[in-house]
Formats: sequence, C-alpha cells, structure tokens
Amino acid sequence: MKKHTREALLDSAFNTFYKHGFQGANIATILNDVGINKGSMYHFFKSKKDLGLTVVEERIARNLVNKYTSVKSVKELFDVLCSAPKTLIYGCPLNKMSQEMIYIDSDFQKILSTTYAKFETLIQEVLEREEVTNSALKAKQIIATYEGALMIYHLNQNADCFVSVLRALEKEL
Amino acid sequence: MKKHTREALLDSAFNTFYKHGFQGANIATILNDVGINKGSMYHFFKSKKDLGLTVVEERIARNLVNKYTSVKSVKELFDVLCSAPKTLIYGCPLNKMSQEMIYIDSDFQKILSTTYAKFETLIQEVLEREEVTNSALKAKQIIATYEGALMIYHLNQNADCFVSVLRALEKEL
DNA sequence: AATTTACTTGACTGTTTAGTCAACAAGCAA
DNA sequence: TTGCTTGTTGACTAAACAGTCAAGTAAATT
Repeated sequence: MKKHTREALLDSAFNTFYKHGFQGANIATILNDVGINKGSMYHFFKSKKDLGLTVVEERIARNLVNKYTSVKSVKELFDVLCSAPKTLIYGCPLNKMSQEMIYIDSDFQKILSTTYAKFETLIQEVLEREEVTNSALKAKQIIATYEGALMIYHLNQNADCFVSVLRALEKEL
Repeated sequence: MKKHTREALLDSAFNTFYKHGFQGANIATILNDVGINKGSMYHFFKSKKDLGLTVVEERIARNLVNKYTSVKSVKELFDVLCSAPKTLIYGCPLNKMSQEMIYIDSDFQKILSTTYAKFETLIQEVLEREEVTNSALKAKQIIATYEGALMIYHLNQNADCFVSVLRALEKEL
C-alpha cells in the first residue's frame, strides 16, 4: 500500500480535473473516490496545486508520450488521431487545462507549454520519418485541426465531421 | 443610470469569466470592478449562473454575429480570422467557456452549442457567397484550424505559426 | 525487540463565496 | 405632494472548501 495511494490519487485527480476543471474540482470528491482521508493526500502532495501540476506531469504528459512515441507512420498517426473521440470523452485534457490555467498561474503555464512542445515534437518526428516537407508547420497544422475538430465534435455531439476533417487533412500532406 | 448598471455588469462579467473561467470567477471582483453592491447585481440577475448565461447570449454570441455578418468574401474572412491573436488575448471566449462548461451544466451546453452553430452558419454563408464547393465541411475545417491554431498560439506565446497555418488553409480552398 | 520512518485518521480552523433581506433612495406618473 | 416602480445599500447567512495538526497505526531498518 505504499505506492498505491499516491497512484490512485493521481488517477482520480486526473479524472476529476478532466471533467470539472482544476478550479471546479473538489478535493473531497477525489478523497471520497479513492477512499482515503485528507491528511493522507497532504502527505503526498503539499497542496491542490501541487496535485494539479503532478497530474499534468505524470498523467497528461505521460499518456501523450506513450501514445505517440509508438506511432511510426503518417497513416498510423491519423488513425490514432481519428480514434480520439471515442476515448477523449471530455475533450483534449491538455487543451482543456491549458485554456483554463495558462493565464491564471505561471507554474501551470510553464508545464503545460512544455508538455505541448513535446507533443508537437512527437508529431513532427512522425512526419520527418516519411520525409514530409516543412514538417514543423505541418505538425502545427495537424495539431490545430485535430484540436479544433475535437472541440467541434464535443459542441455538436457529432463525430462525423471530426473524422472527415482529419481525413481531408491527411490527403493534403 | 437605468440600463447602465446592467450593461456595465455584463461587460465586467464577460472580462472576468473570459480570464478566470466561469467557476474560477469571483462575483465580488466583478462588483468591485463595476463599483456597485451585491444586491444591485441580484436585482438584474437571479444567480451567478443567470449572469453567465446572459454573458454568453449578450456578449459572446452577439460579438460573434456582429463580427462575421459583415464579412462578405473568403479573403475578408481570413483577414478577420488572422487578426484574432491581437484581440483574443485569453483565447477564443466561446471555445474556452465550452471546454469548461458543456459537461458540467446542461443549460450552458445548450446555449453554447447553439452559439457555435450560428458561428458555423456564418462562415458557411461566406463560402457559399463565392460558391465554394462542400461549404459545410469546409466551414468546419476552417473553424477547426482557426480554433486549434489559436490555442497553439497561446501555449507557445508565438503568433508566427497562427498566421501561416491559416494562410496555408486559405490557399487550399 | 526496539526504534525510526512512512503512512493514515478525522476533527478542526479560517477563509472564501454565492446568495438573502429589509431598509433606503431615485425617477416618474398622477 | 402622494404614491408607485425601479434600482441600491451593506450587513448577514450558510455552506463549501483548502489546508492543518496531533495522535495513531503499519512497515521497514537496526
């Protein structure tokens, strides 16, 4: 039960922040969900903010890296991107937290910007692997379209446009 | 001073919600900013939520409509979109509020979805005016790219990619 | 077995916050 | 002037919430 509490806390905190936002999230909800008490959480994390920053590092950033480092081709990349609406039920966690936090807290701003940069680099590397020209700009185009289309999907509650927009982009590369 | 208080309240509320999010916003800050007292606000709005929904209607949606109904050509549309980073200092207000609220409160979900639909229709109409084929999908493509690029701009604090991504999209129409 | 370290408990504190209310003032119509 | 509607005041309430702490238990170290 040593590592378990900390990891369970991060899992539950990720889910809660993902749905309610960082500011809207209630620590009591997380504690109740994990089935532990206050002091136990404050043993591992010195504040709600500390918990939030660790969620970005050890959940959001880590999931992103795991997902995209295994991607080898452009086709594979688009397949992964197109499968997003099934899993990202409240939108893109990185995007959502960025929109909320970057102009509110500079520590969040730093870690979220860094995480985004990693994401962009991973996409760029996939493009370079197949010698796509102008990979830096193309990576940004792909991410921009992906993030925007995901938002439209959630606002419309309709995945049709999400996949068609991404497939149209794929053809233009 | 009859209409003034209500309008000043909506202006300040819009700015505060835009920066801090709806949940993170503090009513006392808004009241202090406008220079009035609690009861005065609750004379015009029955709750914070009521204020929030009215901000969406009378500020976010109205600004959007005013901005895009005057746009007549595709070139003009992209000029307006490309000028966004200078004015939208905390990102796209509609996108930001949507990411925060659509899975938290169904009244916000409804009004934000409706507002988004209006936005999409306006863009589509500009495309149709110049007989762009497949205007429904193209409108979604433009908005997706625009929203995503705006996010990247804010996370990177660098506008270069924003304009190049949008200009690249313009050429593909 | 003894002692230190790691983890847990849950009541408690202090603050922040949305929302209420009764009394008061201004604008206006008769 | 009188009365009515609209808007304003600011103290008050009640709840929610992040964070603390002293005392306890479990686990590892010697």
